[in-house]
Amino acid sequence: MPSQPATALGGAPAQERALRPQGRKTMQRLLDAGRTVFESQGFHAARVDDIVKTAKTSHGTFYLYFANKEDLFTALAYDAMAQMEMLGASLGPITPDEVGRNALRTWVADFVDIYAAHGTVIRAWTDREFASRDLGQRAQASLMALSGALSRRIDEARKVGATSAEIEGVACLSMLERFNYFQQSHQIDFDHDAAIDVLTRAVFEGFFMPSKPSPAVRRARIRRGAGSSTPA
Amino acid sequence: MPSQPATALGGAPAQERALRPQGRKTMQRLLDAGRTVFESQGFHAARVDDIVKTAKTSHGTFYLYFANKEDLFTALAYDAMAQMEMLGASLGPITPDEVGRNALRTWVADFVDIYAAHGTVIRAWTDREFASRDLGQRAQASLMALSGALSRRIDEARKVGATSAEIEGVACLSMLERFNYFQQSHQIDFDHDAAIDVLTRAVFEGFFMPSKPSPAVRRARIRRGAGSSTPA
Amino acid sequence: MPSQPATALGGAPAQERALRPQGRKTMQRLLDAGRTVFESQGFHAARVDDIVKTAKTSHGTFYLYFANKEDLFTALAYDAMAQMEMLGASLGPITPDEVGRNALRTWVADFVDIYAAHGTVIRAWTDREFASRDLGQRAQASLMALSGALSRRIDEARKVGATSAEIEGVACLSMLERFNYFQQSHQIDFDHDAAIDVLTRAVFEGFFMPSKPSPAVRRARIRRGAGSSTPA
Amino acid sequence: MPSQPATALGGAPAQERALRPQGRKTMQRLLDAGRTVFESQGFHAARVDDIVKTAKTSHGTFYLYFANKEDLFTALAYDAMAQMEMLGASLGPITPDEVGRNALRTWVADFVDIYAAHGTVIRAWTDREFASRDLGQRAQASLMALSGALSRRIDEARKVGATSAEIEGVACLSMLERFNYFQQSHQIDFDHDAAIDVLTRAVFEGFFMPSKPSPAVRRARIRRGAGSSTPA
DNA sequence: TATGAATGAGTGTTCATTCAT
DNA sequence: TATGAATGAACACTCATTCAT
Repeated sequence: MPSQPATALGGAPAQERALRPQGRKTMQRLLDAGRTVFESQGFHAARVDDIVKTAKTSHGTFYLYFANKEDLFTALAYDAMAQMEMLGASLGPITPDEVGRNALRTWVADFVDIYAAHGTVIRAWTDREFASRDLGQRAQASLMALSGALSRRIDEARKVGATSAEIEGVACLSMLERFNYFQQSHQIDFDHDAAIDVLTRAVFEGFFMPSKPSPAVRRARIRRGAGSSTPA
Repeated sequence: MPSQPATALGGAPAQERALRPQGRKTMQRLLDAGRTVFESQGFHAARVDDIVKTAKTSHGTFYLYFANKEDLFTALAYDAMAQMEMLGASLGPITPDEVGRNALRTWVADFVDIYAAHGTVIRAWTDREFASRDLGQRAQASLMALSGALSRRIDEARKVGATSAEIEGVACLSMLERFNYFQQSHQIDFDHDAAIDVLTRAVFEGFFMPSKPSPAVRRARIRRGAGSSTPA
Repeated sequence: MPSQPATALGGAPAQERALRPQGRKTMQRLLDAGRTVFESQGFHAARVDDIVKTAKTSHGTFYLYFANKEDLFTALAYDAMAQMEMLGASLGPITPDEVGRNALRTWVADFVDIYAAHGTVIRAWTDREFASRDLGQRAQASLMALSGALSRRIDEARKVGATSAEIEGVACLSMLERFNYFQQSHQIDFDHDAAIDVLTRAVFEGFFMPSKPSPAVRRARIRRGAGSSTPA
Repeated sequence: MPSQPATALGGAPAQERALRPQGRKTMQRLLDAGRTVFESQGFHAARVDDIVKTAKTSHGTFYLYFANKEDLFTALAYDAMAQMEMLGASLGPITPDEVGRNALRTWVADFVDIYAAHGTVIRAWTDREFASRDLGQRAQASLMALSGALSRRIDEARKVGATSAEIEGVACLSMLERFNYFQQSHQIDFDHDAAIDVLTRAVFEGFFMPSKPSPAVRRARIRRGAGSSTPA
């Protein structure tokens, strides 16, 4: 469940033409430059001029491959969405034991990797600005695919019912997304593995384990020889 | 732990002058208009022209009270920050029992209310764009104050050590912030109370309760008459 | 039936605002500048920059009063159309005698004056480029209003039937329009009065007088004491 | 007196080289494509890209045969000019009788045919834009050749004097040119033969017949047994 | 001879900010 | 204190023309 961007699809103008090796290379340079520039400036502040300079090419060439700035962004975004959806599909059942915890940790680590590669784009597409446009719609669908995958596994593990599971899926995804955003934007700077450990634990305990009775309650139950519990 | 923007500080130009009642009123109209417009358009897409029209005043007047667009935004932001910091201060100890859970629920509900009132601003100030500027610095400080408060209470409850607690505080805040963002931007639309229940549960179980042994382990322990937990 | 532009209406953005005297003046400067520049460069070659410099104002100001280059052009065009339509309305019956000929001459002279004032715009709006747009539609309507007026008077004078009259109206207008265009574009340079005389004569003899029998025929007829004739 | 572009001269780059059959074919494809595209878009709106696509060839190839867009246009224009000049030469004396009228009708029909084939080009070259350049000069010369031919025949028929004849020639040509333009640009859509009839009549009566006395005058003259006419 | 790719000067337009009244 | 008008730097995008293969 790895990460490298691999397969950005390219913008509308380019799709209409057959690309020769040279063209393909230029387009890739532009995509890479776009990623770099969007990363450091954000979508708005990014100037086509910056992208073009980074890609060591010209303005005209840019518009040979992409209809406009948003088109390049969209190309990068679709890549990220594909990764997101694959990530969702790759989430297996999380059992409430060490096996489940380990599986979850691996999955969380994948999330962190993908976010490292596509975070810029992911952050931007949730902007109010894109909400109306096609991109925003598809982006949301991608996110919902991911939270949906989480919801299903949560419900599987704890039988909380569809509605509750849905909310929990979003809450879980929220934590993962935002934490990585803070990390990536260097507003915080935690150790990579420690962060994964914490996230894993929080997700595991917060979403995949049945609710624990509070200690006092537990003590009483043990005395009586009781089992487990599941409140809302 | 409510919300109304009690104390907007006003832009530089205004601060240098003593405001008479009429001026005060105009300024308030501009602040309100700013909130409205930033809310519906976001900081970038918001035009000074929109704000001015909404406030039923003129461009010239705008710059009588605020040094520039960002200055008005900053005024709104400082309001939100104050609320955030107060919210942090209001978080008491969360004990691992029903009392703690209820206290937490109340606090989460406060968070939701404050986010409803200041979300737009909160969302925007985490933008990469502001990172460098003064506003960004202070905004981050506010956020860290909040996550710091969480960290302290988490460490208090589970003794996980400073570093781990810090990470957990951020993770917890991430979940709260992003979930509310999704909710507010209408990308999702869950029932208000159900959402608070879920968030409370996730925070409580995920951060304030000691780790549970997985069922199998637990059974063994119970037989032996064993006690506590296994942190990350 | 005179000419001076008098009343250009101004573009969309300006119509939405109440204009104070100063604004009104600036707008008029822009309209005048537009006329001047379109005159010497044509619509395409005309640069907004040229107009703005001619009007001694700034780019920003231009877009305060007009949505874009075409909008300014349209404002000028509507003025010209109004003149055209008024000219059409002012064409009285042309009797096949000296009275009619004199009335026609006056009218032709009016046409020449109006063309001198609005020719640039008139020329441009028949461009294929505008055909599709709203402007083109309205422009054509104006032209047709004028040729329609001619048609009616022609039919009145010679009873040629609606279809034929319609064609003749267009033919007549064609001659007037194009002749003046050549004159104005300095591709030719004839004496003003001589030109009016020729045009008047051609229109009068070509469209408003009953067909003459050729001399040979006429001689025969006179001998027999005959009257007039009307072939196709 | 028909039309096909017999002798397109070819652009500068091509003129310097001897063209082999394949090259000749490619060049013809480009000329045809140019005509088509200029026809539907006009000179300005026509994109080299459109021409190239229509000709199913490439940008590079275009500039192998033509120095630039105007060069291709010029090639087409010279063709049209040749036709115009031939048309002028083909205008025989127009006698003020049925014979003359019939000869004129044939000639007008030729004009209509030629305009149908070359109208786009003819329209464009009168644009202010070309006025200065070489093309504009030569185009005007062509037009003047045609109007000159008309002038001579008019003077021949009515002895109006050189100056007046010159003006009349231009007026006559104006009518023919513009009427056909309106027709071709689909701003009007008259029956082909009816249009030719009307044009013929207008030209014949308006330019080639001696002025008719108005009915009243005529009646008086006939009584006295009088003869001819009274020019402007 | 042919082609797809590259170029970059040129243009229309926006909008935060300043000015004059 | 208020306002409409003015400004111009900044930016996205186009397209005729040239280049490398």
